[in-house]
Formats: sequence, structure tokens, C-alpha cells
Amino acid sequence: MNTQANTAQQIIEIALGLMIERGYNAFSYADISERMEIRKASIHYHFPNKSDLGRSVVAHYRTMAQQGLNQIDQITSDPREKFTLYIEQFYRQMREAKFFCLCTLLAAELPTLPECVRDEIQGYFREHTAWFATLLASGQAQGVFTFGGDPTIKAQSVLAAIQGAMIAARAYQDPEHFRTIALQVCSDVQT
Amino acid sequence: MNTQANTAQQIIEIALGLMIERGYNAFSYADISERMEIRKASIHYHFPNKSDLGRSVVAHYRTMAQQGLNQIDQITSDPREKFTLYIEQFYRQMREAKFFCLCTLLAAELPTLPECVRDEIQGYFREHTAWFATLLASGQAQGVFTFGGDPTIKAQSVLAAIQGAMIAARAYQDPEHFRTIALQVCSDVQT
DNA sequence: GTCTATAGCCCGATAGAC
DNA sequence: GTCTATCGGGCTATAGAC
Repeated sequence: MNTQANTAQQIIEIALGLMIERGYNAFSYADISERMEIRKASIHYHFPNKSDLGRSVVAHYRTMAQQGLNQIDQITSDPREKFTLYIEQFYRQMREAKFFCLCTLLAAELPTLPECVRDEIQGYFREHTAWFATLLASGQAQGVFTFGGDPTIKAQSVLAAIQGAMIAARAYQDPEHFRTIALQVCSDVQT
Repeated sequence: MNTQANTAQQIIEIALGLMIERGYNAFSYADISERMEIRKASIHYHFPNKSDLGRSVVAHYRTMAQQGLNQIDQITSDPREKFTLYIEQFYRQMREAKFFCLCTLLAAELPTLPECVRDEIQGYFREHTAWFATLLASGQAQGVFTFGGDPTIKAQSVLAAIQGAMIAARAYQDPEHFRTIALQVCSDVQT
């Protein structure tokens, strides 16, 4: 009874790796087939068409990312530490597994994506903006963060800087580039 | 004698629009053929293979962007105005022509790009980082910008934030989103 | 320089046996 | 659930006439 669930889950995880590396348009059912013991046609049993698979992969990624945020919230209540943990979490994954934020990468090719995939990406952006807005507001209240203007707009610019740093790290093929920029952004909001 | 040059140039400009919309992997010779009066095979006369075309398009974009920077440098010497002009230039193009920074978008799919295209993209990142570093250092010297740390690192984080804002605007399909975030970044460095 | 025609490949997706 | 076989179509690229 869990055979199907495990296979579907394994397909999603392989596809996630491929999408992070190549984006949505440049990975194929054949690529998945090569990386696990399954034929192309069998993948269609679990995900009838590519947009189903794409949506499932992004939804899975969103859930994982949400768990990452929850984990940070449980580890510490210090806004500065939370900010640093967010950065270090990405940095570690980039070094260890050439991991990048899937939704940042997919947003770049958004006009070519099926609508159901686009919706998942927008959801990710909203969730992470909201998390940073809460983080920044609480840091401001505690007096450890200083910044002008609305915390929500500031949250958008912080998220943008982090995601832009990830793009730059990909351009230079150097995770250190991400870490340097992101930590600069983190120190910029501190008193 | 200028027939070939004009055709090649026209192909580059059509391809630029397509690459901004869809990225490198999701546009084709057939797409170009549909948008101008030329057959697929004839495009190969001007650009023997797709990586030649891709490299030429990004090189053309780099030149255009460099001219944009020169133009800003001629209009004003006030660092704050320069920063604002940089943002407004992108914003206007995004509104009028659904324009995005080609190199930001292509950096996201970098691992799938031919090496000659990658090199052009890295060149763009270096040029714009250098321009911002000069801008920030001069603003700091004039006392109109305040920020901690090295101007080059700060330049990287500013560029990252602007590029990240562009990605977010694409995710939300809303140019205003870009403008709001980018102007926040601009005001953050001011005294 | 541009064309028609086509080679050769990969893609997503389906049919039907097991 | 997984397989083999295959369809129909899009892709980059080439050959060769004009």
C-alpha cells in the first residue's frame, strides 16, 4: 500500500534536484528515468503530465521550506539569530548539495510555466515575505533592528537581496559569494 | 553591403525579446522565424548554431546596458540621482515593454547554458558591480551615503537587492513591486 | 543570402501486455 | 504498477537549389 506513495515521493525528490539544476523547461521524464530504476512511461502513472509533476515538486519544496522556518522559530527567539540561521541554512545546502531556492529560480522563467506551477511560486514568495516581516517587526520592537519605513516593504527588500545573492552565487558559481552578501544584508538591519 | 548586418541585427533584437520572455532553453529558431520575415534555415546563415546566437544576444545586451550606465553618468554627477535613474530606467522598460534584466534571468539557468554564454553573463555582473561600487564610494565621500563595510561588498548587496526585486516583480507579475523595493534599497543607503 | 526539404534527435504522452 | 513499443510533434542543424 505504501509502494505507490514511496515511488511518487522518490520521483518528486529526483525531479526536485533536476529542477533546481536546470529549471522546469530543461528537465525531462527521461532524466528522471536515468537517475532511478523506473521507465519513462511509469512516471506518467504517478504524474499524468508534466505540469502535475511540476506543481507537486514545488508544493513539496514549499512544505520543506515552511518546516525550515518552523525549525528556526523553535531553535531561538532572537531575531538576529533567526536571520543568521536562515542564511546559514541556505549556505550549507548550497555547499553540500549545490542547492538553490527552487522558487527563486523558477520565478525567472515564470512566463513559460503552467499556471498551477506559478500559483505555488507566488505562495512561496508570500510566505517568506510574511515570515521576514514578523521577524523584522519583532526585532524592531526589541530594539535590535533599526530600519526606516514599513516592516513589510523592508521584508520584501531583504528577501529580494537574499534571493539576488543566490542568483549572483549561481552566476559566479561560488557559494561564498552568497554568504558574504547575505550576511552584509543581515548586519545592515542591526543597530 | 549592409543587408546582412541589418538582418543579423534584427535577428538579435527579436531573439533578445524572446530570451527575456522565455530564457535561453525555451525559445527556438521557429519563434524568431514567426516574428520576422525569414525562414529558420536562413537564421543559421547568420548564426551557425544556437550558442553563437545566444552569446551575440547577451553581448548586445551588455553593450546596451553599458550605454545606459554611461548615459546616467552624463546626465548627473549626484550619486543619489544616479541611483534613482538606474531604478527608473528599469522600471520604465518593465512597464512599457515587459523588459527584465536578461543577465539576471539567464543566471538562474546558468548550469544549462553554453560556456560562451556564461562568460558574457559573468562579465555583466562584474561591470554593474563595479559601477555601483564607484557610485557608492563617491556618495560616501560626499557624505550623502552612509553604510558600513567595504563599498564593493555593499555594491554586491545593492545589485543583488535590485535583481532580486526584479525576480519578485516577475513572480507577482507586477512592475510596481520592483519599484517599491528598489526605491527602498536606494533610500536605505542615504544619510 | 534566402529558400525548400529533410535528417536525426529528444520530447511528452498513450496503448496495451503482463 | 511497471513494462515495451510507438505516435506525433518540436527541436537544432545540414544539404543543395536558386
